[in-house]
Parts: sequence; C-alpha cells; structure tokens
Amino acid sequence: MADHFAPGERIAVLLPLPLAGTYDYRVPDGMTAAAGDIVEAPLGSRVATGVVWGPGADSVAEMRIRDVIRVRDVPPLSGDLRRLVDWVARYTVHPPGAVLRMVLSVPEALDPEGHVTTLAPGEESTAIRLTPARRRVLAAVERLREPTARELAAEAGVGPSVIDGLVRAGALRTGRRPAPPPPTPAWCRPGPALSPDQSAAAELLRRAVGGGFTATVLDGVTGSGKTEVYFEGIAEALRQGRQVLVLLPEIALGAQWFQRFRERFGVAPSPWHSDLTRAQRRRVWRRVADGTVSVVVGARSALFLPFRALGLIIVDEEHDPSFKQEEGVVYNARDMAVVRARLAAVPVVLVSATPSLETMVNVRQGRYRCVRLPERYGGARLPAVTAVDLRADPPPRGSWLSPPLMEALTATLAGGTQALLFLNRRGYAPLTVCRACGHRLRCPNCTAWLVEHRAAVRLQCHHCGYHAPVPSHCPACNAADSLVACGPGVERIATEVRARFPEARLAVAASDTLTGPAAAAELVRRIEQRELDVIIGTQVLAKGYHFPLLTLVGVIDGDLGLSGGDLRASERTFQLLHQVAGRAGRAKGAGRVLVQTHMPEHPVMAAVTAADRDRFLEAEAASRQEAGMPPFGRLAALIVSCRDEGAADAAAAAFARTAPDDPRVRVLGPAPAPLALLRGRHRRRLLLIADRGADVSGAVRSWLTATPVAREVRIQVDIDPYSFL
DNA sequence: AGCACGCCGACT
DNA sequence: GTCGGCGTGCTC
Repeated sequence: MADHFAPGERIAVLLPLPLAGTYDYRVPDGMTAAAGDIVEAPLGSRVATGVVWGPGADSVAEMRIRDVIRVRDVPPLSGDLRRLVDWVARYTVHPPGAVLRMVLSVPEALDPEGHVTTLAPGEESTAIRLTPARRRVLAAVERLREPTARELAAEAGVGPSVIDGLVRAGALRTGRRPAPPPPTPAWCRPGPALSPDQSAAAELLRRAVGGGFTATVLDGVTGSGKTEVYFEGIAEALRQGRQVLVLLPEIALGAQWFQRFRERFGVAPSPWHSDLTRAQRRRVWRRVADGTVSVVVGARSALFLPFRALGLIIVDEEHDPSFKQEEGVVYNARDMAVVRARLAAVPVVLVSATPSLETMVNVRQGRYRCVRLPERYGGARLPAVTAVDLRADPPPRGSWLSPPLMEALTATLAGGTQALLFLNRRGYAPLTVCRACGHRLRCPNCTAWLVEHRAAVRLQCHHCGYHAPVPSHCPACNAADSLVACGPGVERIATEVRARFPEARLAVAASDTLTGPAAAAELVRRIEQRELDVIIGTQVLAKGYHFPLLTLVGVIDGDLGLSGGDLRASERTFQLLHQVAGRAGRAKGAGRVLVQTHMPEHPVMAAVTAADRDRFLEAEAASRQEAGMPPFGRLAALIVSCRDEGAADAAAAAFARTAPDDPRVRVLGPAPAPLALLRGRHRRRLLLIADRGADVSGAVRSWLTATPVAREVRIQVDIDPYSFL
C-alpha cells in the first residue's frame, strides 16, 4: 500500500515548522511507518517531531537523507486531519508546517498517558507535631483509599499547604495510579420537553448524523432553545459511538453552557481553550486522539484536535468575529470547520440568532440547509427595543445617560430587577486631551490613543502591551493639571451610575476585569443570586447568557462601530445590538431595551428597533453585491510590515508593481494599514479584490513568489479579511 | 521555530 | 585575551 513504508524506503515527513514543504527521511532497518504516524527525526543538531505525510521524493541527494529515529506510540493522525492541514495551508497561503504546529500543539501529549499522584499514610506520623488540621488529614487518608491531594484536602477540610507539609515531614507517602478515564456522557438520558419547532429541528439534525457531509444552519431567535436542539444532534452522534466538536467563541466565558450540558448529559464535556493548564491540555489532546473523550467544547483552536472518530461539528454563534484568527496562521475557524466536516464526511451545524451574511447567502444559494426557530421558548417574549434619539434627549453635560434611560433605570431598580448597561469600550476614557494645547496622548508604538484605566491607575494601549502612569503635566506643553478625559468607557459609566444610584450594587464586566473562567463564573453567580443590580459591560456579556432577572438593557452608544470604513460595520453592529438586546426579558417579565443613538433613522437602528432582521440583511446583501464585496466578491489582504518605515514603503511599492495581471482581479493600495504603526512596526496594506469564482489563494501565492523583499520585512497574508481595523 | 555560526563591545 | 550580545542562514 502506498501509505505503508518498509525499511529503506524514503518518506516525506511534515515538521511543525514554517518550512516550505515536507522533508524526506529514510525508514531504518527494523522499523515500519505509515502515513499519519507521528515520528521523531533528526533535524540539524536537534530532534524534531513530525508526521509521516506520504512517500518521499527524489529531489534530495541520497547522502543528505537521514534515518527516522522512532515512531511515537500515539494513534496516527487521520487522513481527514492531514488533508485539512494541507487544505488550510493552501487556502490561507501559509506553510503547511505552520498549520501542523496547531495540531501538534501539546508535545507532552505524545508521552504515555499521565498518572495522578496519590497519597497514603507514611511512616513518620508519630514523630511530627499534630495540629487539628493534620489530625483530620491523617484520619481522612485512612478512610479514602489512596486519594489525590485535592480529594484529601476536600475530605479533611484543609488547604493544600497542610498536605504539602505532611508530605515533607514524611507523614504522607506519595504514589501513582493511572488517571481514570473520563465519564461518558449519558446520551440515552431523555432530553427536556421540546416545542414542536424544536422537535422538528432536532429530528432533522438527528437524521443528518451518520449520513455524511451536510451543512445546516440553525437560525433561531435569542432564547428559542437552539442549544437544546443541537444537544439532540450530539446525543445521536454519541449513540453512534462518534465524537463531537463544539466550537464556541470566547469559551472562557461559557460557564452557563457547561452547566446546561451537565444537566442534559450528566457529565461535563472536555473544554479546550487558552486558559487550560499544560496538564489539562495534554490530557484532553491525548484522549481526543485515543477516542476516550467524546465531546470537546472549545475555542477556534479546537478545530485542529486529532479526533479519532469525529461524528459531528457544531459552530455556535457562527457569526462571531472571534472565530477569525488574526495572528500566525490567519484563518476563520467557522469556515474551516465546514471544510473539516466535508473532509471527514460528517455534518456541521452553524448556529446563530443573527447568522452572518456569508452564511445566509450560502443558504439562499442552496449550499447550506436552514432550520428556523422563530419563537422564544416557554412563551417568553422578545424585548421591545426603542431608540433614544440623543439629539432630542441629550444627557446632561458630563453625563452619558439620557433622561429616558435614567427613567428606565430608576424604574428597574425600584422594581427590584436587574439592568445591563452595554458599552463596547474598556477603561475609563478612550482619549485624554490637554485642555491647554490640545495634545492627545497616544501610544509610542501604535497608531492608537492611550486609554485611561482608573481601576489600574494608568494609561494603556489596547493594541500592544504599552502602559504608563497618568502624567501630572502635559507632555507637549508642560501645563499642570490640564489633561482631561474625553468620552466614556465602562469604568466612567460605572462612576456615573454610582453617583446617581449610590445604593445600587454594580459590577463592571470587561475582558480586563473578567480575567478567566473562574472570574466569569463568579460574576454569573452574583447576577443569578441577585447580588447585583446593575451590570456595566462590554461585549463579553453580550453572548449566550441567560439572566432571568434582567429586564432592562441600555445601550450607551449604539453608533459606536458604525464609524470607520469597515466593510462589515453595519452587519456587526446589528449583530451585537441584537445579541445584547436578547439578554433582556428571557423569563416571564417582558424586557425593555433602550438604544441611545444620534441616528435613529440609520438602517441598523431601524432593523434593531423593528427587529426586522431579514429586511436589513436583504438591503445589506444588495449593497455588497453592487460593490462586488464579500460574499459576492472575494478579498485578500497583504500586510507588509517593518520596523524601518522606508523599507516597509519600498516593499509595499514592489508588491504594487508585481500585482497580478488579471482582469478578474483588482489590487488597491498600498495604503497605510488601519493600524499604520503596531508594536513598533510600520504597516502598509494592499487589498486584492476578485470575482467570487476566482482562485484568490493561487493569485496571492504567485504574487508572493514574484516579489522578492528584504528579509527584515514581514508579510502577512489574510485571505477573506474580516476586520479592517 | 530552534540552533549554530559569526562578528563586534565590556569583563576576568 | 574571551564571554556574550543578537543578526542571518540552514535544517531532509
């Protein structure tokens, strides 16, 4: 077979490095290898881990070929995952090894399955000083058979330090046992009662599982019970003994999702996100590979986990821009999830209350199926959304809450329910200006204003790590006490609410105040337990949460995000406002949503207030089609960057000269990239616009080969760019 | 991505 | 004299 290799044969090995292609090695005597096997091979003076990709070529002289060192004792990467790596590399115009690096992200997982450290009574227990805590631990360790330190600490009601102390004193002895396999989700458990709409949708998903590749859009209004519907698809995949991948945006904040999963299936799914510890990451990767983990819920990088028997992929909140990876290999996890599903011949379900225009056009053109859930579950009503015209009802000077919003807030607090004030801006003020000379404080490394953070007592750049204390004198004119904060961030809104409602209990929720899953879970608990009256938050709170007592949502600045030349500004603002509005009134009480805006007549505001999504999407689609913009045309961005501004300009000019000569392709630029200076690098952007059917990746690939640039110049390729800022 | 090799400044 | 800074070039 062409996939199995005997001693003496040459094989192509893909290494997880940004190299142009595979490297050839020889299979030594006494070893066989197969495509997908994970191997160790010599590379210069070190040992690299790579994957057998196929038969070797003859392009490298025999004497340079070295022997494979060993085949690792790990399940081989499946053919569909290998094809995904090649596909993503080709599509995104990145080296395949760079894509493979995302697959082999946990080198430790290749070592044999981990053990857990257990504790048993030691010999020295008579020789030590016995405190009450220590006595409880020693009693507990007899009761539990070889517990882990965590189990023992819980049983004895002590902290970990007591146990450490006893181990050090010799009163406890450590041992090892293999980590127990994770519990299997109880898929046979009956699910909750579903509405007729939900049942029909669930049945459609159940039938799709096991039937090869299909793409289905689950389009349901907020609160319609989409999660319960796709849980039935998951149950069916589990019944068939297959694994399930659920992609969620910003997984760190999905505590409520885990709770719902646990209620349905009796166990927690395996999470995959950047906050996992090394050990957790290793365990999940390994168990996904050997098939003992059946459901993984993860952020975009979970797409590259080595599933052994994948049966279903769910992409929840499919419209969410955070599925777009903007650094390293630039890819959109939602789109690549569809590709993975196709390569693995399994169904994929795209879930959203506000599907992206791309997805809607794919539905309209028959590429995706669509099931709709038009009503909220349990008779809950969609909140009434009203625009507050800031031209007619401006807030008092120095304030950001208009009289109608103040009135609604007062009524909500008096009624004992909760309010969410939404402002998609971290910190206290987005801009600091000198009253004497007009100087604005900006980041020395980026084209960006410094944002004042009162909680952290400093100015911060939101694009690089730069921060500085708030100066007492203007750095330009040296005037004293002349710097004033301009505009609001969530901290400033909090200050205002505190001044107006001193008795209200409030919390600020932004990505810098919710530092991890634990902090997010704690905030959710406080909201649910009615320990808070007002929550002031950025978009971290916009998604997926269900707070029964939340009856008022106030959008401080509905126009934010509509300025600037972003292609998707309208679509994204609509999605965000719609999602935020959906947080209100999810239980019996009807919710109210007030959107403060300077342009209530803007199509986005009209669509949000009339909840007329489909008409808005029609209009948006028509204008994109007219302009030849996605999803009716295709885009690729080339960002040329260099510490030296002249070299960046020279390289960008070189690209302009070698632009593809094809009537179906236009190139705009070079122009300063939206962040013309980022982390000390000067950036120029060229934008390639092509017909929908054009081979954009191929065009960019030949463009790159035709354009030599200085070594210190970096080129980032972004196929289907999402953000223009 | 690493790691070696190589060519210029402050230390034993 | 050499230890070590990180620029550049290669790894089947």
